[in-house]
Amino acid sequence: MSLKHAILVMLDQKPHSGYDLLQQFKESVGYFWNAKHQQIYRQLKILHDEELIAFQSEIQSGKPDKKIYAITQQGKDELLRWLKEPVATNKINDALLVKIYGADSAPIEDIASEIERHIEIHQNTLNYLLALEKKYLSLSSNEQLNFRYPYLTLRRGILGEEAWLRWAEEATQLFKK
Amino acid sequence: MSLKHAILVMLDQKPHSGYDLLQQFKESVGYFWNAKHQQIYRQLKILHDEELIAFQSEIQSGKPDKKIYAITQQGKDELLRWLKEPVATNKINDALLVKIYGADSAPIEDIASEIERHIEIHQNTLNYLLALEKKYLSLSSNEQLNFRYPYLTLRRGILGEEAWLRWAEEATQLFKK
DNA sequence: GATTAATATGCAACAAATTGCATATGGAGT
DNA sequence: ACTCCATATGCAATTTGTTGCATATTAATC
Repeated sequence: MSLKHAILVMLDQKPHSGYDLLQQFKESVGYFWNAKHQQIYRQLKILHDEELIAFQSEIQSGKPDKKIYAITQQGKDELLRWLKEPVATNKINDALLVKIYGADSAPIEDIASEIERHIEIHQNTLNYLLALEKKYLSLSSNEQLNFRYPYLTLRRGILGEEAWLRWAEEATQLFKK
Repeated sequence: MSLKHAILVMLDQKPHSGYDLLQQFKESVGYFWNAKHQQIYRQLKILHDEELIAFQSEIQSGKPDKKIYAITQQGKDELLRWLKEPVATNKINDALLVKIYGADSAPIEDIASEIERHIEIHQNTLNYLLALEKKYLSLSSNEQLNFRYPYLTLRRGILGEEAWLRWAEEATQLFKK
């Protein structure tokens, strides 16, 4: 759907290789977009065929060659078109909540330990995001201005994870009884 | 992946037709699972072929016939197996955040009005979920006990939407300037 | 009388995402 | 020497999800 546009947004900021994009999806922007490397490379090929992006091969000593992709004017046009268009709200499909909804049908300990496991993951994510926030807050106010929109998405991540963990407290309360 | 198991969970509570399931996905459990009718009917066919569910046709005066699906013993076994197995945390792909991340590239008013639009949708969702909560809280404590797990998923929805709206306040602050 | 909404189900084509496999190099650790 | 990890890219098959189309009835609205 809009992996295409997620990539265009990234490339509009600065050129990236497929591997770079993968790292971004795994690290900084992973809170709001995720994709596997196979999907990224395939999409890059499609975007290149559509002439929305272009690349230059970068020969690296040691490591394999990198293809550095940059957005073209046509790509910028397409991005602008998409940015102006309304997007649908997020479709939520949360398997953990499916499990909890059906918790009557399973041993309670299994569900409880599953929640424990997820709490740990979410706590780690939150810590990571808070560290990113700290880094942002230590920037000069001029630099902060440059990153205000990415920072806003980071805030979404932080508020989202905090809310998740508050919910998890309610959940563990229920499963303790 | 687990539309299959979402359906099994629902059918384990009580028999449903495909149309019933669709309504559930659109209404009560829509906060954590969504599917289109075509996908549901196809999955029901697959589950029936796998003998995880069985159905009885119900002749209705006026309306077309209904196929009422119920879970089989094999289905229950499969559900239990899945419930015991760890599930991956949610993959998040949020197009609105992609837009905001790339907000530098678009007219600020377009992004701002898009956020306004989403606020309205999330506010409506929250109101709907709060109404469901009110209904739950008016039940006798005995009935509440029966619905404690579905209620926990409802709490997730409420806390999630509240957090989203708090974030949106930060967002509108930023876009006002 | 004609249209629209709600109920009820489904096929077919297409798009998107996942899983499995495959290749290649260099550096670090055992 | 051997293995593992990070870097770097990609094809093919399968599964999952979306979009378009199709059908049939009743009740309500215009």
